[in-house]
Amino acid sequence: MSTRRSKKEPNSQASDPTPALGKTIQRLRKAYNMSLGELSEHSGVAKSIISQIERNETNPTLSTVYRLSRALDTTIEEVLKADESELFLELQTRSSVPILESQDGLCRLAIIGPLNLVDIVQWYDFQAKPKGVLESDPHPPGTVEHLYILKGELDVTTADETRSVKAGETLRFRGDKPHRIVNVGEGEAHATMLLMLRQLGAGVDSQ
Amino acid sequence: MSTRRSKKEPNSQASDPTPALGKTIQRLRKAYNMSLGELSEHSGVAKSIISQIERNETNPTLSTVYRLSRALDTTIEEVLKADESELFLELQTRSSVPILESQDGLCRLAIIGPLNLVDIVQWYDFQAKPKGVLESDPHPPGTVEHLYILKGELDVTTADETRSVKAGETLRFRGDKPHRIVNVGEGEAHATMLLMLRQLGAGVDSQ
DNA sequence: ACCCACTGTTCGTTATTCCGAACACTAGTT
DNA sequence: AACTAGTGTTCGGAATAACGAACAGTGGGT
Repeated sequence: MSTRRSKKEPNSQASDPTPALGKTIQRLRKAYNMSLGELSEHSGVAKSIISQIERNETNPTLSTVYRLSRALDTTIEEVLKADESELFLELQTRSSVPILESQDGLCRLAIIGPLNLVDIVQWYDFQAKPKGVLESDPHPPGTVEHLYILKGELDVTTADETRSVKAGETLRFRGDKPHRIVNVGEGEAHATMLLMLRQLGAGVDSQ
Repeated sequence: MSTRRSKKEPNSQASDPTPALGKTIQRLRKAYNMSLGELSEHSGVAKSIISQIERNETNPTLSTVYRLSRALDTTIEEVLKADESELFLELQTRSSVPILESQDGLCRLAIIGPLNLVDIVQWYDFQAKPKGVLESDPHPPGTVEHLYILKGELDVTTADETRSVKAGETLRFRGDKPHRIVNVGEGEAHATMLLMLRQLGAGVDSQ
């Protein structure tokens, strides 16, 4: 019956929601030179709990993780994201005009998107000869880039992460950080690229 | 003293870790057309709990959120991030791209667009064998359809008007009436199709 | 109308997180 | 040595999240 979840034993593997959460919390805490006591006081979480969390001996509540994240000057997402990839550093604020052609001249961006929607969605047809590189400065904060590969194989690097995508696959990634697309395949690569700019939440109509 | 944390009363504000988590879970669940029971069975979380989570009446454990996220084909970060309407990096493998077929079996639509934006923009990869016909029922009022031809030649009929488009051209037309796309060329046709749904709130006119 | 299958909700019980205090353990002072 | 001020780790008890079953509502199909 429902083993429920035996957490006490060194379970510690596949089904663990966040295998590295403890390590992450601890790393952040030490990065700020805080002791368990300090963090406890600053976050409102009992230090005993923090200790257990850092050693993955408990399965914390969202509220607990939330209070810890805040005390560590970050967000829940950051803390959890760190589980699956290395931690992101600061936000990049610099924004600039979208690039229409690559510096090396090997990539070509055809602007398909309707001009009257340029603040909401931008849409390109992207073609790159072998070894072609497209460097992009960050787009406005909140922008999400979608890349659907029609032909060939591309490597996309954003921040410190690199993913490889092949024909038929779709890659979505934050466009508000510097990023680079490289044609690593033998032949030409061809993709459809769509930039979705940040949806201002409700209201904020005016323009 | 230690009020501890009175959760029962409609506390409901600033200090709430994730004010929109419930709504987010519910939105995802409904996007997949799942009932509480189904999601419960698929995720291993009691439906009573899911119900409470969706209404922010409880303060779930990480493991619970984790199991729910997995069952909803996403990650913890996504679910939580949705609170702040952010996205990060997500790869959709070829095999997981949903594909639709036209009645005559000659046209193929790969749904590329991100599900969480399905109310704003929909994005397809369209392929049609010779003589293939795609009939579309009207989309919501105000919808505009953009068709960029990668290869071949298509005829688009909307209301009583028919236009022909060839590779490299883009056709934009109202999607809120019944319309039909026919591959009139010799070989296969290939296009990228984008549906822009009406922007509620501000008029998009501007310039 | 009835019954069936389904939706989502509420209700006891059990299991576990969380707290605070007590407990080691180390290092620096007197 | 002993005392102090730190560190991080266990230990009951109170608060509560999770479970499963029972409950109320809803729409369909005899």
